[in-house]
Amino acid sequence: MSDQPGVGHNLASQIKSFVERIERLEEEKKSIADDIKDVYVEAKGVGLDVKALRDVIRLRKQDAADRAERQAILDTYLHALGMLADTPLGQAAIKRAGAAT
Amino acid sequence: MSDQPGVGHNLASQIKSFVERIERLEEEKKSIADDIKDVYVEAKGVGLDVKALRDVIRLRKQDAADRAERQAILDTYLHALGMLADTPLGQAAIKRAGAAT
Amino acid sequence: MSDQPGVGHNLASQIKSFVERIERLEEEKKSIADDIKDVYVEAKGVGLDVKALRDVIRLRKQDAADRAERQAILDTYLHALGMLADTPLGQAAIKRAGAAT
Amino acid sequence: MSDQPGVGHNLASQIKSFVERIERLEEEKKSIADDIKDVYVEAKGVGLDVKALRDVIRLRKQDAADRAERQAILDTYLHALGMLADTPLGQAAIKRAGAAT
DNA sequence: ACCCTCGAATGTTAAC
DNA sequence: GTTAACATTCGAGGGT
Repeated sequence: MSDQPGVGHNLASQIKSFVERIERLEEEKKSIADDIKDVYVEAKGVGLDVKALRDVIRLRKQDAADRAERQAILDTYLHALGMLADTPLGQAAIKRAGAAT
Repeated sequence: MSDQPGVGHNLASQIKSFVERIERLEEEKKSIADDIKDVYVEAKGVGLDVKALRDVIRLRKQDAADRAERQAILDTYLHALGMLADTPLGQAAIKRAGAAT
Repeated sequence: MSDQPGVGHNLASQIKSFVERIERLEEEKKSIADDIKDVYVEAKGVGLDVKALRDVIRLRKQDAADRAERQAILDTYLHALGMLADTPLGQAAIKRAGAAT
Repeated sequence: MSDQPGVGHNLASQIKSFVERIERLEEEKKSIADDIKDVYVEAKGVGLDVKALRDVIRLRKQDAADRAERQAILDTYLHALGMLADTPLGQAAIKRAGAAT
């Protein structure tokens, strides 16, 4: 009597479907994470310094992130300089900011 | 010529003041966070299960009403997946789910 | 003079190769993580409670043994705090706690 | 019968004590977090750009972290160069690394 | 008024 | 076993 069809059915199958899709994707994700681990192990096997390798990966990731970050901050500052647009000093600051890009 | 007083000066000192206040407060916050960590370490040192301790803290944070509400939804979903049939709470949830839909 | 072939070359190309493999895999992983997010968004779109859905996924991840073990400890702690007296599970936990200590 | 003294008592009072200490500290932490929020609100009130202010705070935090990070990576690389210590090219690389510090 | 993006914070997992 | 990085999850603030 606990699995009666009817109103509840659609909800149940909907939930089941979502849960299955998510669990499937998480399996794939885990599988790839394991692959990454294997690559590090292999690198270690040929004598590479794993920590240094991780540093390289991290640096390259950060470089991209930093680039985006710097641009975002610059945009924010340019916008914040709008506060000053009606003062002489502000005009100079805006010029400088524009040049610095 | 970039540090002359005037309009810019007030703005700069204002910003500086806010930054200092915030950084001071964040130091205090971090200090307390460290204290909390220390307490968990100490608890572990006397043989307590840290993960369970965290669970307790988390549970107490949810007030009773929220907890009941959230549990009801969770039970409904678990029932949809047929995962709930063998617990007393589950039986109740199954009833609720049937009625609520 | 820094790019002459020889000992250094093999090392460099080896490192490069590993870095590329890892970065490729990390891209795939991120892509799947994004897919998972999308599924949650879609679930929300049809009116499901995302937080509850996450709870379900988390529960199913713990295998039965772990779950029972962890629940037993949690119950013991809650009992110690007098928070468990009014649930059936709580009653059982109280018994266990008395016996286990 | 659920709060009998004896073996269980020490455990219960121990847990209770830890929970209370943690909850007390978390209250303090939350209080400070609220203070920080208030400062941002106040800054906004005098016309400052809150996003830019957050950027400043974040940048200053990162600068400190980056400094430490760079040093750590440099150390790793110097160590990794040990791999090369027995080749002529390696010797040159070690020299360069030492000079670059 | 609601969504949604962003940042903060926690929990988990891997490396040493 | 401990420490630190990493990913994930939660909440708050802003925009539409």
